[in-house]
Amino acid sequence: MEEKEISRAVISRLPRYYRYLGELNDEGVERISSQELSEMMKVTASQIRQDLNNFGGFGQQGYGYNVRHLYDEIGSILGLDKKHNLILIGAGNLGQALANYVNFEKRGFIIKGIFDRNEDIHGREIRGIRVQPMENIEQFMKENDVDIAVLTIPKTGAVKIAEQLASYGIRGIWNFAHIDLNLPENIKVENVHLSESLMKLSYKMNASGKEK
Amino acid sequence: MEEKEISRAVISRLPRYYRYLGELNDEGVERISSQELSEMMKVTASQIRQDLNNFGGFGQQGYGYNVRHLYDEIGSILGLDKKHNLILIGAGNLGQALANYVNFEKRGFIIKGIFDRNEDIHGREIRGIRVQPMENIEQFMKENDVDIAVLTIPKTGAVKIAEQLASYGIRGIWNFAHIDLNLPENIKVENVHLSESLMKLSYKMNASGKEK
DNA sequence: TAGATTGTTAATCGATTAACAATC
DNA sequence: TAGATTGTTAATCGATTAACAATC
Repeated sequence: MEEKEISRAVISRLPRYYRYLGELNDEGVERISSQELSEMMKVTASQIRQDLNNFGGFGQQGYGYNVRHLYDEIGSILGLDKKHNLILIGAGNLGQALANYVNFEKRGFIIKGIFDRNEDIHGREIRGIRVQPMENIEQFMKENDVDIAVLTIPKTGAVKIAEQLASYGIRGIWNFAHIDLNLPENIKVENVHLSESLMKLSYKMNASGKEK
Repeated sequence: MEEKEISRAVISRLPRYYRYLGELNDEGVERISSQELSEMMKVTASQIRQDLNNFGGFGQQGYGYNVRHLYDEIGSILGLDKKHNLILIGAGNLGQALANYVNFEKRGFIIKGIFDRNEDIHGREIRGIRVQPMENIEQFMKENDVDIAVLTIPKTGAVKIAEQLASYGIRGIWNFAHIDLNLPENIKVENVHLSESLMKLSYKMNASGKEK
């Protein structure tokens, strides 16, 4: 089933569409035109229609889009109609913050296991999940259907752990370590490089002062 | 001093150059060619040279780039040669995780104040900084030279707080709330929408299974 | 001077916007 | 049927890559 390659730019816009449609749906809005949505989201109506038509004709001429239907369709494109089992590697401050974040669970991302190399916190529970030693990951992955690993460990060691996870059959890595993981391309990686994000903010603040 | 507009794509690549150059510098590497760097970073040499030449000619024909010098130059473009004072709005799990993250401080991003609306944690200290009620923000900003607010509060209320911060004279907002802040454009906003990042990962995993 | 590699122009590629025929 | 708005083609704009003259 040969499919047209979807550009990265389109993909990064999908979650934002999803967010706006979810809010509209919560407000009880039933239909919306690309024009109205474009004003809310501050993008062009043309772009919205082009983006959506990468995946199919979800609208209806003369009517617009049914909010609920479009919301569900985008959800399914994003794979949110399926459950994802996660393991958390690294139970430091950030790892714990993510583990405690309930909204992921609402979207079907369920943390099944937590692992840390620090012995002192082994056995401790975070939202009912016991922190285990790193050595248990392999066995845990054999016994549980784990999709995604959330990497919240320092960059030292991250590459090695990622390679291990790959060899255990992980399908996706949500990488918070400040390093690039070069894995086979069947293993999907999404990076969250917080310090790079902060630098971008700093750039914008710095550059705008100098302009004109 | 009219300057050429730098594209968003270029800006998002700068921190990654900075990271690689920092590592090379730590390893004691003195010079590097765009060709060598391109192999490490898996981008084209042409793109590296184009990107850098937006800001000036940092290299030398026949030699390449001096690692240390280029590192410093990019740092200064990113505004990392200046100190930034931050306040943290929202001392939940994520806020605390960020407050405890020491690397920001190393780069000159220093948390000066922490605010939360939850009375129970007022007075508690995080890395030596006392959590204060939200009502104190205005006064605090008058008495301290605050550049950046880190917004780690639920999306409800985030827009209102952001507008208040704007009126108190904040220059930049690092926004972790799942909502778009529409502020005057002299106030720079950098969004970190974690759930959208996770959805992108989910998309990639979902889409790759279906292809071909 | 010869070799290497930049800085920069030109060519290509891809993404966004505009326009409009199709159709609900 | 008339009006509205999509889906899609064409035009434009911008970003990436290739090529090479400049120069260290």
